[in-house]
Amino acid sequence: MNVDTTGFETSSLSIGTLAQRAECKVQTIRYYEQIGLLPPPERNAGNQRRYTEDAVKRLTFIRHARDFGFTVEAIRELLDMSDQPDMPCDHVDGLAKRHLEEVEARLARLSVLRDELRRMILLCQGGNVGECRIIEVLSDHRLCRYHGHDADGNARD
Amino acid sequence: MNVDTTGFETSSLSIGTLAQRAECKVQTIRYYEQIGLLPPPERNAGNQRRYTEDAVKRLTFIRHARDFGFTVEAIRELLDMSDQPDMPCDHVDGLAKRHLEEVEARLARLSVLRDELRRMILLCQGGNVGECRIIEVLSDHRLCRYHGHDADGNARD
DNA sequence: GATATTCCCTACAGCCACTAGAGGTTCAAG
DNA sequence: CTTGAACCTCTAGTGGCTGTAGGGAATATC
Repeated sequence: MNVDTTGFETSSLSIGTLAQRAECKVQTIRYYEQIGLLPPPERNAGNQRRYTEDAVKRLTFIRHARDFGFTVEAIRELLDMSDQPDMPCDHVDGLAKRHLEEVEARLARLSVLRDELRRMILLCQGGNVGECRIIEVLSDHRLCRYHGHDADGNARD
Repeated sequence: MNVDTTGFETSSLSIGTLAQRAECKVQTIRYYEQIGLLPPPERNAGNQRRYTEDAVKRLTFIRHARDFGFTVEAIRELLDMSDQPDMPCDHVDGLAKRHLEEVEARLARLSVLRDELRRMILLCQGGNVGECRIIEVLSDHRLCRYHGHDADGNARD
């Protein structure tokens, strides 16, 4: 942190400091630069990245939006929009609402999945694999209520 | 489909037929063979894969287990175990229970996320991006209750 | 027998959002 | 001047597929 005697904040942060400030890994910052979420910063004489406070803000925004589950593409849009404060915020609202719907859909699918798993586990009375009802449920189409057709339970949920 | 006159089922299925029977894409079958979930089948004179009914069973099992959200590695174990019907089924049960716990954890995180998203959306009263509370919440650390540290809402949830 | 359509083959690139590692350079403290 | 942490670039890997290119094979129809 370097505040010079004129009171003018030159404030050039290393990538490690930025990472700490925005609770983010160093590699992730370089990745965001690579995909164009963060603008390439100035470099010092030794070719190391030097960031301003603006970068802290931008990265914090990105990390929060990621925590909220927004995709990188959605964040790109949100950033574009927040750079134009005079636009109506319908689109921001729309993005958020669509995201909420997706989260709700995932929740619904996951809770059906949870119920089916519970049911399956209750069936298992111990014993040998040969009589195991869990294996049986997984083998037999007819015993299986849950069909996560457009949900695979891993990637999207 | 070839059932000969003796009533003996020679039953050699093409990859496409197997795909239909197990509700699975052709590429996915080849992928499962590649990663060793399905054994390499016989080939006909023209180098095309020919499957037996056993393959239908195995693939159906795999697809159901995937629908239940088990990972490929877990399925590998389940398959190994179902090949040994005399083993006690504790391990099967354990796998299922651990999976259930993961699903429940994801559900819990997702529902916190849903609540936060709802709260955020309610704050937005229309108007311009400049006053948009959604952007504001995402920008400002202090307005943000949800911190999905080991959950990013996309990949793992 | 020719043709058209559909199936099948291999091999490889791409998806998402990072993460990890190799192998080298620069910086700050003592 | 030396040490060691932090930095640099580049590449490959994660999971679970999906899609495509550029062919060969099987089958139905004429």
